[in-house]
Amino acid sequence: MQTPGPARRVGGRREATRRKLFEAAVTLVSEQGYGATTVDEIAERAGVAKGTVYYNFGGKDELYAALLEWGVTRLADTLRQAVPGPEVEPRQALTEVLRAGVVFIGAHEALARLLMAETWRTNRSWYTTVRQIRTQAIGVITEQLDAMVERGLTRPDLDTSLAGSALFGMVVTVALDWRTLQPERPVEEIHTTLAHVADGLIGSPTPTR
Amino acid sequence: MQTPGPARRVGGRREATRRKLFEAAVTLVSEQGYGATTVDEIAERAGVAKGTVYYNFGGKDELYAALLEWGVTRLADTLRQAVPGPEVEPRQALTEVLRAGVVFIGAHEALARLLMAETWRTNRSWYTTVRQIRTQAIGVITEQLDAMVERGLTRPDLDTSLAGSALFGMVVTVALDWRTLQPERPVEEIHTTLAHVADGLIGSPTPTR
DNA sequence: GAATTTGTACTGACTGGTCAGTTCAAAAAT
DNA sequence: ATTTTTGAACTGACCAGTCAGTACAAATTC
Repeated sequence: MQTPGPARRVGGRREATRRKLFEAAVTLVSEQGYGATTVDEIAERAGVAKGTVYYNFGGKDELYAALLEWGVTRLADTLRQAVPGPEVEPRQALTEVLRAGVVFIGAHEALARLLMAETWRTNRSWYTTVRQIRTQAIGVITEQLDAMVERGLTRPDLDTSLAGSALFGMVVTVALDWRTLQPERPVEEIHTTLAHVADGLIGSPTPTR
Repeated sequence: MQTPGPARRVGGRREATRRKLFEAAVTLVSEQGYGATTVDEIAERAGVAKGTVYYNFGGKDELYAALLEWGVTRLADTLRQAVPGPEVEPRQALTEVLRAGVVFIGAHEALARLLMAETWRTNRSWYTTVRQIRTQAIGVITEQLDAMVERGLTRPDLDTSLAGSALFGMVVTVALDWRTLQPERPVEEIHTTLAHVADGLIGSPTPTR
């Protein structure tokens, strides 16, 4: 037990197996729910023996927790990478981030469904993890809003944190409604409508009423 | 003696039992999820024998489907009732509807959590029902947006249906984040931020031509 | 007006199937 | 040589659904 060395190669066999399991689980759980999805199903869909699940993760719960963490981290990373440099004006930057959100959900529909379903169950063991990383994702949006407030591009009394959460919820809801009800529509149309709503927010630095 | 007493036909024993079961189920399921909640638990919390569940509903699935329908219908009704008469300008009317949404969620937190978590599971038997009534709720918002477009209060090319879905998602997300993370804040603050975002949308009748 | 029937609502012990988790020897990959 | 995966059999807890029986009130009969 002196040599740990499992993480030698990036993309080793073990890593590949884990990813296969994640991908299998994410689809099945998003369709059926966690409780209704059996370990046997997941293993079969991943083309892997049941024992492998227990070798790689401790059990069903651990697999699921790891999956959630993997998923939400990917979302947060994607959003972070979508933030353009400081040369781009904040209004445009926010639009880019929202677009990245829509695109991500379009490409990882099952994962998005699952995250939405899991965010609101406050007393599952993995709840804290999901919540934390979700906060990171929202944080990316909030930062853009803060930058806007700073430059007087929107009303100065805006609760950017709450507004960030609002925009996040908006993106996810719209994107999933799109995938569910009219998947044939091009992403661009979805994003345009979203931008209209967001633009509205930005376009009113008037402390009316 | 035309039944003035407590034993009036309508609102009889059966109805009371059903409501007790709904109330028990909504809490349990919102906390643990559908799969993790057992019929025994629900019956116990409702102070009723297990058999009663099967007598009143066909089984677990049917109880749950009925619960969802009951819940979403109440939400849609509440929103509909919040629409003021035609003498109120559409901008104000929309604000009222959004406020009603926030208040409803504040008062029926468990139900809201459950609706959010369960709406995205496309191949459960109850999916279609939930979707339909959810569409009704969103429809109330969309109608206000339509009225605004009609009167030139917002950009004429707005996809009101999609924007309605966006606002709906926004309301639910913000309201639940509020209940979860800072429940001590007064409703008014939440609603104000929400109104800012929505006002932004309305306040930009951008002439795109 | 007492006895009997009918219908509705509910009860809770019981059952049969399901599934997470275990085990382990052997094979394959690194 | 070590790590990782396989495959299949096994166990035991758990739980959805069942069903014979209770309770009781209203209607019906005598």
